[in-house]
Amino acid sequence: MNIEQRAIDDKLATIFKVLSDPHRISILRILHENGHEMTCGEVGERLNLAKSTVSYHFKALRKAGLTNTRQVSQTKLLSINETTFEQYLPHFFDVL
Amino acid sequence: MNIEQRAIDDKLATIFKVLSDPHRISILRILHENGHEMTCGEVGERLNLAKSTVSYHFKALRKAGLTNTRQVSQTKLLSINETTFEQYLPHFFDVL
DNA sequence: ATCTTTGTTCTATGAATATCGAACAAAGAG
DNA sequence: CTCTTTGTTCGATATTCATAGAACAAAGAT
Repeated sequence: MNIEQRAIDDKLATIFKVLSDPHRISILRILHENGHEMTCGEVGERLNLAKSTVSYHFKALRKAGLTNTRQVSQTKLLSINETTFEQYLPHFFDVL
Repeated sequence: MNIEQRAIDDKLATIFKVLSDPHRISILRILHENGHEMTCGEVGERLNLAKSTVSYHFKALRKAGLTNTRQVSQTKLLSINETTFEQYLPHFFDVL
């Protein structure tokens, strides 16, 4: 097996690992359904999770390039990173 | 959040969990590129893994419905389960 | 200047995961 | 019947992960 293929498999695996938690899937669905940016707090309330836990998941999603973050004063607005989904997960939201 | 949505998120997360390991991605790519069934041993040799490890990954893939298994005498032939991919992971192999 | 809100980071913990070798099982082959 | 091949299961281990609470930080609001 060659190096490039191995790199692709690693990259995909890391993206799928981020998607392997039900709460993170829920976060993405909520963001998608809402159709606009949401705060960490809003999402946390919907999922009934401690804010530290939500922050942990947000970090994972951001790090994998699945979401964008925009800082507005003391709050942080989350949104879907369409580019990543088009490139690596086409039709993801169709299935959702 | 309603029950059906939660169920979908759980189902998707379990599928993605199976895909969150580079070796399992490689296994699927090898199967797809080969275009026909392969034995546990063939795949294991390509990935340089102990047969117990390969067996472990095969079980995970099978359990998630991502592969089919066909027993022929003492060997076992693996193939992609197209139905599952169409339903939950459309265009997966395009990205690969 | 103090209080409130929003989110991050740290620490601890219990659970799950990937890996291997060894033992085991099933089925042909000699 | 014994040997070989193919794969599964078991036991052990090292690593990673999801979660919560506590402490901290930044930025408004009063």
